[in-house]
Amino acid sequence: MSAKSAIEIDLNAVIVAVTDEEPRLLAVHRGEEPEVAGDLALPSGPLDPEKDRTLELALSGWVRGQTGVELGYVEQLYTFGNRFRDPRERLGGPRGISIAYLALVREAPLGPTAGARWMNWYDFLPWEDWRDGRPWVLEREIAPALERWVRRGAGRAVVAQRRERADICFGQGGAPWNGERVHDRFELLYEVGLVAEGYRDAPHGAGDAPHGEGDAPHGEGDAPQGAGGTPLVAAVRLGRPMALDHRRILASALGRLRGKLRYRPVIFELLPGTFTLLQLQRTVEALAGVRLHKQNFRRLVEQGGLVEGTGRLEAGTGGRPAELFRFRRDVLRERPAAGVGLPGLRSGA
Amino acid sequence: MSAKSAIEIDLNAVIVAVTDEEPRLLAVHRGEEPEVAGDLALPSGPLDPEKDRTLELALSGWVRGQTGVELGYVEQLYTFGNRFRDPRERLGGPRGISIAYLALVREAPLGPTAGARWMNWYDFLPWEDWRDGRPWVLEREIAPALERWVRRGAGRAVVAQRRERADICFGQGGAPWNGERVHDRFELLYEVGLVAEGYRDAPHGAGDAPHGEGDAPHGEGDAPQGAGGTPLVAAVRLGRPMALDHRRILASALGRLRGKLRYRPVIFELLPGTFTLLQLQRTVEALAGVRLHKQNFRRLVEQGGLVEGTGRLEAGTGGRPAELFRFRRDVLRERPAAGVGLPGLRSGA
DNA sequence: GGTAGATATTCTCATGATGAGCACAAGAAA
DNA sequence: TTTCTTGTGCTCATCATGAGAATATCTACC
Repeated sequence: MSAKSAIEIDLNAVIVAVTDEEPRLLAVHRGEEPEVAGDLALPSGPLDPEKDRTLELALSGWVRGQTGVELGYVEQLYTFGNRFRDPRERLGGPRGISIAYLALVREAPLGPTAGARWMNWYDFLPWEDWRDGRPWVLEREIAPALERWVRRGAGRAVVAQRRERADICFGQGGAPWNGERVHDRFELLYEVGLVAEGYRDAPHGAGDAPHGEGDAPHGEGDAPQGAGGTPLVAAVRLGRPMALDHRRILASALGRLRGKLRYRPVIFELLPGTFTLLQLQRTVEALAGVRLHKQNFRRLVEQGGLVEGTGRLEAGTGGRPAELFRFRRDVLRERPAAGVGLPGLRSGA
Repeated sequence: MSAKSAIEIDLNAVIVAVTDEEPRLLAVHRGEEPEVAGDLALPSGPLDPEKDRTLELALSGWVRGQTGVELGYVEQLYTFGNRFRDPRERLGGPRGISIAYLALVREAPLGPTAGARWMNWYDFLPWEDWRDGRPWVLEREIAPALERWVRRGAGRAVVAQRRERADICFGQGGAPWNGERVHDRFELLYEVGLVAEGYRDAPHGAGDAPHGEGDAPHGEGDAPQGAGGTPLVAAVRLGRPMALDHRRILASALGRLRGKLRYRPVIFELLPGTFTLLQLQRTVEALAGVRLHKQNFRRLVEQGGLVEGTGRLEAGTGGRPAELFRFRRDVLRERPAAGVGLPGLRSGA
């Protein structure tokens, strides 16, 4: 009988940068994982309870070792601890508790560290990118599959419940699209069997899905309502899978980040010291997944006191040169909640 | 040499209710704690890695056992894991990781469970209640003590930094008061030595304060800037202390809750099925710690579609009877971010 | 019965934030 | 010089918000 203390704390980091107007994620390779499981993982490692002074120091150490990247802005996301989150628990492994962090950096060329790669965020969550309009994968794959799932519900009440949930998550049936509901969407796709992870985890015990989310509306916890016994069969495997529940963590991170953009000037963690307003806008758009009105965006960040001009110009943009701006740190003092305004918080519908 | 797995996961719950227009906290007695440390604690208990299926189930179990209260809405707050968070670690105890949760309930009379008590939230954080104007403790105790601390800074730069921080936290010197910055304020008071916990923890190693916060602006982590070697001496011990870092957790919870009120209809978790608009308003005010304009509040929740009238009236309010309202669940579908509007998110200053 | 006091409810009004778009400026390319 | 591209300044309608006047409907008391 193993001791009571068979616990392992795993620290993982969702490390985000924006380059060339694309949100990028730092991923590492895990050769040992079976193909279906997804061989990509978040940088991570266990806490050494004897040595590591703080959780964030431990995390930074693992990231440095695995990727060579030095973390600056770090924020705790969520702690995942459902049993059998890590399938190795079934084989006698320790209870794995995973503490996930969000880190924002400026993308730097990676050293010769084998296995670390910058990847496009939307390779993993392709339905989240609305910058070129409603993503085709939503129309072509997700909507019909969800409709089938809705209809498969047992009884009128379950069908209504499922439709409600699908509509709210994906902005169908009159409900507006909500860019921050990233985790809810992933969770739904997982339950319905539209992502490889749901399929992968199913044989061992469907319905015991890894759970999560910090900002969920009503503490939805784990047990997915109405999913009892739903056969996880669907012909689609959307987006690139990751190891364990790492893609779920990614979804949490994107949702949190999108929300935070609204009321905290975190975006500047991703930008160089000076930048044009269009660069700033494109960076926000990359994360938010939507296009913004240029003039209004400018008005917002300038009048909001978020940036100040440097007087210098940047040439070579193909048109009139743009002024270079810098972040105004004073804004933290003046405005309690200063963010780059994203649309969608208004009355809606 | 102890095994690598000497880790204990502690689950604690900040359980909130609002009764008689006061925010209430469910606390338990811990007789063993020394007097100075505060003998009140949050309901909590360790995770059993072999048995507990999910973290939330484990938490609910401990709460049920210690207080008899059944949890409904539960939301994860933050995971605290700095070394020596729990002083028993220094005596060979396991590394204690604490996962904190926020739970909202309707206050029910407690069973004969010894040791559990509903207490007023603001007994612990008296500077957070602005409903009757700027709290006297701010003027009389905090402001002067902070001013002394600012001036004590070594050098002009440190003084400026400290003043900036104090002003932002407590809304002085032109900066607006921000109701959500609860944790920042507690952290500052802790470092300055204005709360008993800072004093208590200091002898064992000042500067290694338990850290925390999920929504901190810039991942301020643990090492408090400019606090190196600051003597933790001050004549005041503000608010009622709690065991370990439980009051810090409480501060995190209040900040999170205040923020959430804005954009999620969580307030209804604390109210009965039907209520008058004034009851609703008083409940919000109790948590937000500020008074709201009655007519505008009504307009907001009604036009926002948050509530619907039932047609029934409540008598006995001393004046004209008020209509009873109920929460409109449909709002979750229609409006992605529906909250009771609190002031202060506008441009400010 | 009538009046004062208390609370509920409806409206108005000024101001500021937001969404949308026109018009012009200042460079590069043809 | 023309055309194209991007940057920048400005206007306008609409909606949200803060503040408060005015009215409605009850209880308590004379």
